[in-house]
Amino acid sequence: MFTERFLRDKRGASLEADERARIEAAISEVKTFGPRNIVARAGEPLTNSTLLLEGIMSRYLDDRNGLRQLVAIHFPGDFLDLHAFPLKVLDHDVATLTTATVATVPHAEIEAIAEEMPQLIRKLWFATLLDAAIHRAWLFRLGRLDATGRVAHFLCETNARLFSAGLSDGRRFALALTQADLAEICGLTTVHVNRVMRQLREEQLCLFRSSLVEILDPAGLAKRAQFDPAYLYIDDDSQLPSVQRPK
Amino acid sequence: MFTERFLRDKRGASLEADERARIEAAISEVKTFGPRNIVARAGEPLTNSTLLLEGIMSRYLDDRNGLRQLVAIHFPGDFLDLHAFPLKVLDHDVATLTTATVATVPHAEIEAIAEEMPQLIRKLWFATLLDAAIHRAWLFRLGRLDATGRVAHFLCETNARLFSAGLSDGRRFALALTQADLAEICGLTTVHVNRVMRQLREEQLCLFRSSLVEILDPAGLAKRAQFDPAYLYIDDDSQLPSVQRPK
DNA sequence: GACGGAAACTAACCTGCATCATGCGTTTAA
DNA sequence: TTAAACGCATGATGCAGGTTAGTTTCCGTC
Repeated sequence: MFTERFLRDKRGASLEADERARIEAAISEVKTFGPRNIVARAGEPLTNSTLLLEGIMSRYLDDRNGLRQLVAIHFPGDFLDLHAFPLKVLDHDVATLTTATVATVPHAEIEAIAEEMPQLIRKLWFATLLDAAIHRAWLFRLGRLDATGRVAHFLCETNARLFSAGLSDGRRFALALTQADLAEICGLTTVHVNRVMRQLREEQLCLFRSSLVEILDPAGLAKRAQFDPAYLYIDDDSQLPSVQRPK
Repeated sequence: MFTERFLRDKRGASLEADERARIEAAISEVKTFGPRNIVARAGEPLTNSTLLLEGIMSRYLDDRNGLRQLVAIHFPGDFLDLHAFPLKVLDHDVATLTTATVATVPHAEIEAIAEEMPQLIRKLWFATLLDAAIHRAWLFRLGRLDATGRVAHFLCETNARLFSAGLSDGRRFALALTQADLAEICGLTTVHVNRVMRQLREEQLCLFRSSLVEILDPAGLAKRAQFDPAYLYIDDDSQLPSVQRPK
């Protein structure tokens, strides 16, 4: 039940039935947070990790002037802070964006899994590295794309991630984020995100209103974003639009 | 010998003598690459990982127009592509920047280590997550700092990393990078990096000429960069300048 | 010690995005 | 039922950093 989306359709790392059962047995608690709640703060020692079941959560760094940069966004099926298991202490804050339901997994249980099922620990390691691969794509986005490309890239990525979690049909998906959230993801101002959204609308690439994203021209959007989903390590990404890959 | 810098002084993850010996025993080959050599390409299956012994290497993504964004830079003591062990295939290219000497560790050996020394595997996992923490700091840098802040942040980070590797005295260090390299790290143009370097010089914060960085005002530079080395998980970072931490 | 190439440096111009300001519709809460 | 707060939208203005087009300095090498 709780783990059906975790590592779903991930190349070489999808969970077997017994592995899913083991993780579910490790869950100590399921709880729900309200929107915009801080769940963990940088520097705090953590003794649990958190599997997101429902809602959207974020990881971020704030600058001195209160400007915020999201470093990751998480959807159902993501293990939010699995990296806290080896690291012990996080270097960033974790918060909900929407109302969110999470399952708590004590680190002691992960420790036990390490003894019992070493191949499962390997998959947990994989999951943390998938997050790192997404970090790298975000670096590319911030470093080398213009405002429109950044937003387009984020929307392509989100579509692909939600598709592999079974939460997008490949073109349309619910996304309860504000334009201010997009700004904090893309390193832009809210004002400019608004202009970019209008442009994407006018170019008939993508619509985003009342928490629903509709990709009108998947190939066009992917091209604008220079998006190639390879970094998401999805088992069969042939249905997802991307720029033509160099072989 | 080969592993003396790997995970050196890392909080809770430094290597014990037997662990170092085990990794050294796992090395199959030591070789040297010329400068600006591509070592691995995105999408290629890898069966080895690489410990950098000498020189500087990079990981990067190229955009459609040939503009390059570095997503990581590596110094002696870094395990460059340890994440290729769980991931099998990389999502980015790896290349040398300077002449570089590396030790090759076959994945089969890491597999063996996983059986023999599970606590050492945990430390390897930690090492890959440290890279991810650095990715996050780079995201903050690109998303929320202006050009001068970005370069200053990179120089503070590099000073801290080299300090913990024993390659900086905390103020001065050799850094054989060009201004074009800095541009590809900071998401800027070469021209603008040059302007920024002049500004840092004029403000008496930092000098960088003939491959030598000299930080004149560590506290001032850290402030300009909003730099706090906590994300580097260095055992004792009290000697490193940083902005005052919120306790 | 002349040549060639790479890196550092500079100036003039231009533009993409930030900044500041305002209005409007819709939700929240008092 | 009213006002306060929030999210979306849009216009005017300014500037940080990109772009283009050089010149200068530093090297290694013939």
